[in-house]
Amino acid sequence: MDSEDKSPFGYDAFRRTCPSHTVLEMLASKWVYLVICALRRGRLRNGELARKLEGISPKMLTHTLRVLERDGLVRREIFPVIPPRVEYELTELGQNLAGLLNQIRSWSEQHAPDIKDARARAVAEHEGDLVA
Amino acid sequence: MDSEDKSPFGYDAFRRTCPSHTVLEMLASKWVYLVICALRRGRLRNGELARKLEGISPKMLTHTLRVLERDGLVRREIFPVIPPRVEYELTELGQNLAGLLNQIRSWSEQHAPDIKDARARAVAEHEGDLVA
DNA sequence: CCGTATCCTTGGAGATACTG
DNA sequence: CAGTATCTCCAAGGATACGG
Repeated sequence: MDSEDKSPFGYDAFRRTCPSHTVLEMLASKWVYLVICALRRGRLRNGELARKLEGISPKMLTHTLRVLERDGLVRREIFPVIPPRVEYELTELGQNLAGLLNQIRSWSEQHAPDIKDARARAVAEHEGDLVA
Repeated sequence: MDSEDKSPFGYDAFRRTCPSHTVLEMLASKWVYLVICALRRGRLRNGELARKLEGISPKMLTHTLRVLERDGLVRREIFPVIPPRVEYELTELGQNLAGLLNQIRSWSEQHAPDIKDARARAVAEHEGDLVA
């Protein structure tokens, strides 16, 4: 039976045309992960985010924030002062999601050694292939 | 304080060079999500996966499975019969992760309507921009 | 049936410089 | 400070056909 995995909402992320599939697609981005995790504790300014997300380019940061704003996960507030001040915070929906994403981040940190080892083993086996 | 978000493992996914960052990068793929969710209930053959993951190309399916195998999340078993039979199943580590990923999938299905609405609103506002 | 090889297109993503 | 504008590059990812 296939229905064992069906959600009770009539949505099915395995189907290419299902709206939930596009949601999954949007979430499948490391910057989306990190931005949402970064905002979990409260609102942050653009520059604070830029410093926290090591290696993100201004372009990607803005892009990611716009996507999240468009999808109702992040709210943007502009203070009309000089110099400009813009703050970002999670919406209810975003906070709801942040808990889950943070578990994934936490899992990544917990199991990074396991995966590093697995990768090392895979490389070692591959070297075996070469010798053999 | 920045340490509020630090894990007790010494890993920090926000740092570009941290191994956990590369793990997050690997997980940030819709096919990785879906393959792991698909295998959650038990082992599946290549063809079964191909049918379940609507729209995946043979190339991406194989690629995704190889990455997951390399990282110790999926185990591959070959039966030396004709026609060939190959089965995939989650390792312990993979099963551990599958619970979390499935929550994300479930969340995507639950909140797909909310996000669809948010996107519609965003488009509407953008149209307003054009008129104004 | 399982997978690889090939070709090709798109857009993700970095670097940088500039404007309000 | 926040953000846009370009330019560029490369790899993700799709389509397809073939091989073991």
